[in-house]
Amino acid sequence: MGVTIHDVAKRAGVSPATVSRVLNDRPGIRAETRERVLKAARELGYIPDFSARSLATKRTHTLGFLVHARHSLSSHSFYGQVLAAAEKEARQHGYHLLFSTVHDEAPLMLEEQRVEGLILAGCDIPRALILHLKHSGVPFVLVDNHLPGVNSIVIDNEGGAYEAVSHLIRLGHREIGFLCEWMEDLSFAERFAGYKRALQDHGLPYRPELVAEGEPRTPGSGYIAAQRLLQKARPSAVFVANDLTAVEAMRAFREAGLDIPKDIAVVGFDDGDLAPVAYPPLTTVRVFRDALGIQAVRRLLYIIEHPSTPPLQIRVFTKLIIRESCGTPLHAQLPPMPADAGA
Amino acid sequence: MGVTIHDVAKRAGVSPATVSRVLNDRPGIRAETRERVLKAARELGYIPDFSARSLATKRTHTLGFLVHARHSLSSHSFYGQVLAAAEKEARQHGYHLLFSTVHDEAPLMLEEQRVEGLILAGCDIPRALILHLKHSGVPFVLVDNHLPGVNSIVIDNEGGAYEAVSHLIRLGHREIGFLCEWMEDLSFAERFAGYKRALQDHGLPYRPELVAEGEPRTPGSGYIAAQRLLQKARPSAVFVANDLTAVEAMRAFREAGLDIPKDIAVVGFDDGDLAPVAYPPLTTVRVFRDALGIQAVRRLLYIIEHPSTPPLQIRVFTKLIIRESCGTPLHAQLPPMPADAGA
DNA sequence: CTGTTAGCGCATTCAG
DNA sequence: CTGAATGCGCTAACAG
Repeated sequence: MGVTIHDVAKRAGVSPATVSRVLNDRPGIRAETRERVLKAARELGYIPDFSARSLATKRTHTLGFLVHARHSLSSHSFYGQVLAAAEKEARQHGYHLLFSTVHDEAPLMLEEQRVEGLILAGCDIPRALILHLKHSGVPFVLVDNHLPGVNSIVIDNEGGAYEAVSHLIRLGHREIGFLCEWMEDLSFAERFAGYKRALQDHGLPYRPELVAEGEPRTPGSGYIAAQRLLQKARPSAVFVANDLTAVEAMRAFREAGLDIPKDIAVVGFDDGDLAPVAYPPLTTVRVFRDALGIQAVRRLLYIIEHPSTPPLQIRVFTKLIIRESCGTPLHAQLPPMPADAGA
Repeated sequence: MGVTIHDVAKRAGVSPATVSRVLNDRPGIRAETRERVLKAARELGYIPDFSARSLATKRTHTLGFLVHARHSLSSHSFYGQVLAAAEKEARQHGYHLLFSTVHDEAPLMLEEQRVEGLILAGCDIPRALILHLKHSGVPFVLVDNHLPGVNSIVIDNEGGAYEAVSHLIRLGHREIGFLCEWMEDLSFAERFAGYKRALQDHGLPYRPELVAEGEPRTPGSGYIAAQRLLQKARPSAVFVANDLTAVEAMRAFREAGLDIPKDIAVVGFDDGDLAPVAYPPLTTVRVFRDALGIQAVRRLLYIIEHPSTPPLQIRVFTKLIIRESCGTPLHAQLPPMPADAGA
């Protein structure tokens, strides 16, 4: 506590500037001098003061990580894992992460010059904020969200849904429902698109009565969606836009006297911790949370170093995880599945 | 970007020192001057530079939030919600949160003087680290963990377990099992203690064959624990030390042909997002995550302001949430329950 | 290759 | 009540 660059300089018999050079690996230092400085620093237990360094360099080596307060880090949202992975990656690059939920206006951490860039996780980051950031030229990247001309790391929602529904079709299902909390969510809309494309590619008609939504941001939304679906139709399988909704829907199905997967097969999306312990264990589409966090940090760091790099969208592919909720082939033997390209 | 206190001073026709005083609410400024400065600052969109301020004041207005990398922010751990609540509370006090998983040695963020204090969440923070921090005199507080002479915010594990088991007894159960992942975990040990005390207070014998552990930190640990229990005994109810383990155990019970709650009642602990969507919905002990985060921040800020305050342990009580997994009275009508004291 | 000088932006003496 | 001077700890530009 309190040993400065001056103390080190005095002990090593050099000037503070030399110490600074050595500690920052600047070129042009005699090897012998370098050793002497390093030794002195080590002996004194010198650790550079963060604020002083930031003030002098205008760099804080800190990144902001923002999520919307609503789903925040609730267990069913996987941003906690994205955060943890991001922090690990950031640390390996000498960066720290300042966490915050997003609220009203522009993040204070930015204006105070606390952070060099921002990671914004989730679909529900206010559009206005994103545009403001884009306009102001701050380095930032979206995770699980996207906008034209903005750097983002996205989940292959459409492809994952396509694969899930294709699997159902391959199992022999012809009447496949789609359930989600609400269509306005970007991710859910994309998963819905994947659902429709899979139907079409396999020559199956799209039938609106097989689609149902729950209530936006309401607990038990999946339960409601399932009930609504059952009033309109009786599909032999459903693809549900996320795990929690799927589990809630399964409950409604059970209460309606349907057995899962015998009477109705269900596939979810996310492969959160919920999926393996659901009853029955949920077939679902795995989202690689770590990859999202890691890529977000790498991309952001790159943008910071190369401010004029053109915006990029990085897509993280998904992987279908087959458990028990989707059952086995309905009628005949399956053709062999092509090898998986996940991970 | 770049409007400094000097700019404000010039525009307001005063000196930088005066601006600083106004902006920091220092006494001894004429009202008229104050207004003029405030106006100038507003017009210029002045925002104080964080690094410069920190360097001058030796205060970063930043708190570190550490969790162990292992369970990190996985959905089944509720620290994500503690973090979110802590961040909100911190923000209201003008503080920011630096997030990190805990690893090898002393947190760099501390030595670099990035943070004024630390929140350490979870039972698995290395003992050595805690002792090191205590020795070095840094302000810090433990969450969901404790040590003599160290500030901490704890869950009433023992009391929560006591209430859960008492409920089971009240329902008519006499053979009540206890299941957990592994006994070495502090929280689980405390919950186990509550289990035993409840048995004792109700005149029931403690029988080791009714207790089983799974495998430490192994997925499906609850499943294993339940199987082990079933080999030794056939209780009519079990109290399980956390929700995830409970849900896994329920699966094992079902596979053994037991109906829940008819053949075996189960109660969990945590009331995470898993509990309400489990099958059947899980009766469990609610942990108030927000309270943990809020109290941690408040306590830490207090310690920072009053460094010599004696260490405190703050206990957050729990609340039994009754759902379906524990069924209804076994034999007779229940006596009326006393009003709840939760929240 | 290394020392000296001069800030980074702000808060805080000490004068007046 | 307010201004001028000083320094927080470090890096960078310029000499030497």
